[in-house]
Amino acid sequence: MTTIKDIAKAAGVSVTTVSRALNGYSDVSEKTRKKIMDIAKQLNYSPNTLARSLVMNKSKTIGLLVSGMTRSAVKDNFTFEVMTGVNDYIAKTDYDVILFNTNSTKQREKTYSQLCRERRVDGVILQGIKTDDPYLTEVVESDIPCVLIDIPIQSDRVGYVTTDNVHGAKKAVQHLLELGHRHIAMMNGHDYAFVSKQRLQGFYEAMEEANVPIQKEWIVNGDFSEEMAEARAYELFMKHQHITAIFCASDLMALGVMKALKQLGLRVPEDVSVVGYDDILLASYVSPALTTVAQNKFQMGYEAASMLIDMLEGNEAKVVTLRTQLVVRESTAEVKKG
Amino acid sequence: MTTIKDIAKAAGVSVTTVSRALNGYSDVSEKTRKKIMDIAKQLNYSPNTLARSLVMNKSKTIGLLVSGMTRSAVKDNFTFEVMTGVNDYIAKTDYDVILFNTNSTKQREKTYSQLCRERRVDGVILQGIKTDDPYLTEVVESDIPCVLIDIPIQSDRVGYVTTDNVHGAKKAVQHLLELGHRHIAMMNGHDYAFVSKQRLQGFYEAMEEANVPIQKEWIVNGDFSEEMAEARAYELFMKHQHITAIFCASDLMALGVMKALKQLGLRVPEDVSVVGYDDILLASYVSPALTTVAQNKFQMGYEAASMLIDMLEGNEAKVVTLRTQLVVRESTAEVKKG
DNA sequence: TAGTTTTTCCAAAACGTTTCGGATTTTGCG
DNA sequence: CGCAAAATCCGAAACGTTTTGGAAAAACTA
Repeated sequence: MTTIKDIAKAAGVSVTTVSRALNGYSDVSEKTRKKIMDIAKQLNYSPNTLARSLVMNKSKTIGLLVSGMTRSAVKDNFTFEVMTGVNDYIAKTDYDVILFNTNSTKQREKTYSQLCRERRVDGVILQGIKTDDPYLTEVVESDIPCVLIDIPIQSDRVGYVTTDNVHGAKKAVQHLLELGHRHIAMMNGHDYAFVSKQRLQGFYEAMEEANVPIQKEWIVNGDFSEEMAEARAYELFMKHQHITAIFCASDLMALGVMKALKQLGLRVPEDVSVVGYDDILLASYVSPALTTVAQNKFQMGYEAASMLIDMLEGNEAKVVTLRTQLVVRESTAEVKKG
Repeated sequence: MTTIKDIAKAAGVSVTTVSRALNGYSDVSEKTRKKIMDIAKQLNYSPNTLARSLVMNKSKTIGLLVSGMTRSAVKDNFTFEVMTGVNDYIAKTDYDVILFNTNSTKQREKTYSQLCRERRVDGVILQGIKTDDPYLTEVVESDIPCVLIDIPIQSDRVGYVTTDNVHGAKKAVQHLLELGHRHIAMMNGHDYAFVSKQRLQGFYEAMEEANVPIQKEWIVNGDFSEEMAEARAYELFMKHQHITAIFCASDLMALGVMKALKQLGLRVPEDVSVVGYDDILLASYVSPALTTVAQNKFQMGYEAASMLIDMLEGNEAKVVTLRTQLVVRESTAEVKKG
């Protein structure tokens, strides 16, 4: 592999000059620059980023730390779309992204900052991490620039991008209320997700503003899992036959809920209205098509990457909140009379 | 950031000894090893992989070069599942994966080997690349270990993993033949994909073995795109009303075909049987559910990663061919009598 | 005890870059 | 022409590791 030294020798100049020529410094004459460039091309030279990173103390690499890359999470395009957004922005810069994964054995062995420091990443994007994850406290303490997705933590080194979860959930529930529903349940995620808390708040706000009493036992956790949601929904609708509508904190759970309803012989939307959250790919393909709160996952990734690069260039950490949109499809209908 | 030198100073030994202690060499006494380990932990040391990679001439990094990370390709879980498989295997090793993307502006600027050499990746996995991609010739010429997905090129430095495309396609067509279909069309991908050629061959073999004449004008290319397939199918079924079944080289195209059929007032499977290829997530969710040839995309990625790491450890490049499986759902039925 | 082996340690070179400080050459100007 | 200024170049140090080839110390052996 040809190095800067080879070029220097071939061109009869010093390595300093080669380096400065290649990097476009002004203190090298056009003639020698041309010669160096030619030789570099001819020798098929490519710079060694390792060496460069070592001396410059920046790797031009960002870490992408996601949790949703498991075999079982394939139904959930969320992670992939976010990744695509990140990748899309990064592709336009001179950074590369290196993929870390939580929930691997590696995580147990290495701490967050170890991971990052070993690879000398310049910054990190974190997605899908739970609020009780040991990594999270490290993020705040660490001095590595970082942007979080859907986790509202901020400092001068960490920013985040999220969506207006409270408002999104509120719109969903208001939609059900407008359809005449008064017996509304909620399938939430789990206690270790900020979005769960926020969506629950949206649920409360909508109900309270409409003066509809809230039944606490109608609010259950499905752990953001299709299977868990199905089981919980089965119990729920078995016990409480008054419920005419349910708001789910994720589309995946909504699918589980619909399965449970089918098993119980309840029709969607005739007997029970279902609304989801996320607008995953499947939402528009299942039957009946799922009414849901759409969030632009691609853009979340894109904005996160954009913010991180901004931060690496000296700007300060920000907060970006994207709008959600209620997409009404076929899984919600007016409440039955009587 | 604490370095090996800091530890050496604190422990009153040389950097050599620290290095050898940390890396488990035998020529350092247990007493000093213990002392060094303690100090390392206390100083919160993590090794600088950049420096290590530089001197060891290996980065413990593999490149993952995929093409399907675009905003529009989100429907196609193929890429994501392959990536998940790769990630899953790599997570068990001490390698990390760095994400490159083709079809970016970067590709036009940098050649394949430039990309790889700059980041000094130890090996590469390539997915979704066309046969006329300039990168491909480079792969063969380059001396970087590499495993290709669905591209049958092999040398001592490059292996590949694929599925039995000929046989898979054959099974799909035989399924149609067994249902009594004789007027069978095919929606192929494009001429720059090996799988297209192989699936076409499977189509031919099945038809010829059954002594069913092949209508060349019933074989069209949909470019692996839903929209393109829809347009082509519209023309096709408009012109040739004899066709009772169509085999599609991808599920995404099958979706497009089904849209076209709907537009034309043709029912699936009553009027026309449709079979796809891939078994993407949507296949089982669309209505009617798609009969298709399933390939284990996760495993493809997993095997690819496994082979690459094997190669990096001195073993030679291999060829892995995974089995496919015909999944009969609702989009195929017996041909209408009369 | 003296010699030999084994154990434990270390100095220095190397990896491929960037950059600091200064040296050399060329140019401009009166 | 002579001198100052500008343009062009370079040596050497630095980044944080690993590794080579021995040296020093400790342990064993006869």
